[in-house]
Amino acid sequence: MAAERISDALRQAASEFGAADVRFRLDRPRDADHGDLASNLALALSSRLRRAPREIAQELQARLEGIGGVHRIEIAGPGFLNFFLEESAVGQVLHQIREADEAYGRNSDGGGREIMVEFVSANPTGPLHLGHGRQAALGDAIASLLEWSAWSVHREFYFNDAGVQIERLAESVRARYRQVLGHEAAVPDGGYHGAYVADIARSFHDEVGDRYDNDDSDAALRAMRRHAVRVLRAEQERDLAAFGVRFDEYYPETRLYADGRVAATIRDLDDTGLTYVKDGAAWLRTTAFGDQKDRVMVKSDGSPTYFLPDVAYHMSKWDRGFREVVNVQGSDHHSTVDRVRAGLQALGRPTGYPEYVLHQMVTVERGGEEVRFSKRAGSYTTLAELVQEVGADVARYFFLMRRPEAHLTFDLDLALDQSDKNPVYKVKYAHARVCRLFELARQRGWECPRGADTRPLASRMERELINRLREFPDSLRRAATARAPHVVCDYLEKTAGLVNSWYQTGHPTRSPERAVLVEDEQLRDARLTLAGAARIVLRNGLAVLGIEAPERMVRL
RNA sequence: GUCCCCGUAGCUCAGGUGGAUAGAGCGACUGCCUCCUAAGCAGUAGGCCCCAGGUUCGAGUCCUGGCGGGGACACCA
Repeated sequence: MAAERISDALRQAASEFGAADVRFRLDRPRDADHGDLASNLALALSSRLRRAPREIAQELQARLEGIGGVHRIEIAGPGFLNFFLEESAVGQVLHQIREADEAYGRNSDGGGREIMVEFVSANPTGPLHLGHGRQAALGDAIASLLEWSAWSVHREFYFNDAGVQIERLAESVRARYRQVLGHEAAVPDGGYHGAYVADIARSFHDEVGDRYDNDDSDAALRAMRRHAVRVLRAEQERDLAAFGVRFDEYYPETRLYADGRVAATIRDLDDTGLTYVKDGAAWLRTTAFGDQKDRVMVKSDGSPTYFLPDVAYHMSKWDRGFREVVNVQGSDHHSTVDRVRAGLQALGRPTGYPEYVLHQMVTVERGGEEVRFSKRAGSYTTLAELVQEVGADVARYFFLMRRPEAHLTFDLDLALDQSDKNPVYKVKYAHARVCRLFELARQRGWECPRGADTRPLASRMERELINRLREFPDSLRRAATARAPHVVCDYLEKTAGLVNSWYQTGHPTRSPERAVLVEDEQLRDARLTLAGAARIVLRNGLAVLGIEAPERMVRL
């Protein structure tokens, strides 16, 4: 189609200027007066060739004469080339969209290669909180974007079912269990105080009765630990399922010990000669790989720090064949990035493995006031409570609409609002409206034939909308490459805004001649073709984000 | 003290590899239902893009140094 022909011709011209590798853009200009497509090639060449950009632009313009589908080329501003397409070429993309349908927006960048996205990875020590929610939404959307870019994606959840935190959980459950049995007992310092711990103690009591009354043994504590982890993991999976997030694999930390990976990692690290003993602990010289300080692998009491199984875990990712790994984590983990990579580099893995997406904190506001506490968890708001209150789709969208590295304020009033103030409803509503047009058309016995003549779509707004729909695949590719789902949100909101404007210009009381469902068959078919393409783009965009695109919305 | 992230309209935030006149939503104000769903649309007002240097034909964007906010700097995970 025209855009590709122009792109090829520009590339060809660049190489004739002796700059085949020059980087330039060919995209939809912000202002529709600047044509359907614009390129900065002349500007990009000017610094290379040390010549005035407008002069280069004139030579380019001459060379680009006669490309099929291009009506005219203008030189504008400092030296932009603005391309105005033939009417028929503009609308052609609408037919391509309809043809591709559910596949519109996909690209083949990944070439079927494997990639792992690890996310959530909550400790089984309590219900999922909002940070986990953001991570679940982000990780799932990034995974989905990668799938749309032809990657074969493995979604993984790593859970730390070993270590100090789990012991504290078990001890907290023991204290609550004793209380159930009518004894005096206090949750230990550093223990877990949320109401859920008491729930777990009660369900434990339901299973075992008073079998562990006055029992301080390790066996008793182990039984409580097993029970607590099982219950909490089940709860986390339920919450994630309610949020619409599924994993291909849950990888437990204990497996790393059971299958000898941790021990093997210690041996392998020792073999590198980068380890040493100080103060009775075993250290790794991670500073050799850019870490700020060396790290302890094995504590003086003989137990490994978190660092060691983490290295072992990432070695398992490599050994399972994943050469591309994206870890989605809270930015409070940022200090682990350097040390884990350092450990992996010590073992010969490449620099920058794995890749990290670190997101900032989430806070919740209602009525302009921060909401902090939850009955269930004690000190934080849980994901389940949020999903319960605003629904999975709204929660997902809100988690995704900001860049990961920006702090997120979750405005509950806005999330609960059911009008265009709420971006989720705005996008969904635009989709539902377009669907409604097709429903009404069917009722009147009107079909929209394939390959309808799109030349009647000549208004400025229609052209702008078409060019925006043309951009969708590029927008998804950019989002996938940058691991940035908010790019999709931004795209959808703007597209929905345009769809709504376009729809409204055909308001029956003001300008019925601009409605979609007009008597004139040629006009109607052209407009239905545009509406159909918009429907596909909105639906696919929401699908990437894991959000439903309703065909009708019921007013409340 | 060191490291990471952020600083753009009154508020919440977008701004692709540096490119044309800086963009949305909310809030404020003004219009528009004889209905393809007004859950909407059109319009108006609102900007030293934190500051100071630098690179460049061109900087919100890149570099350096400040200032302000958040986070991380355990033999916790």
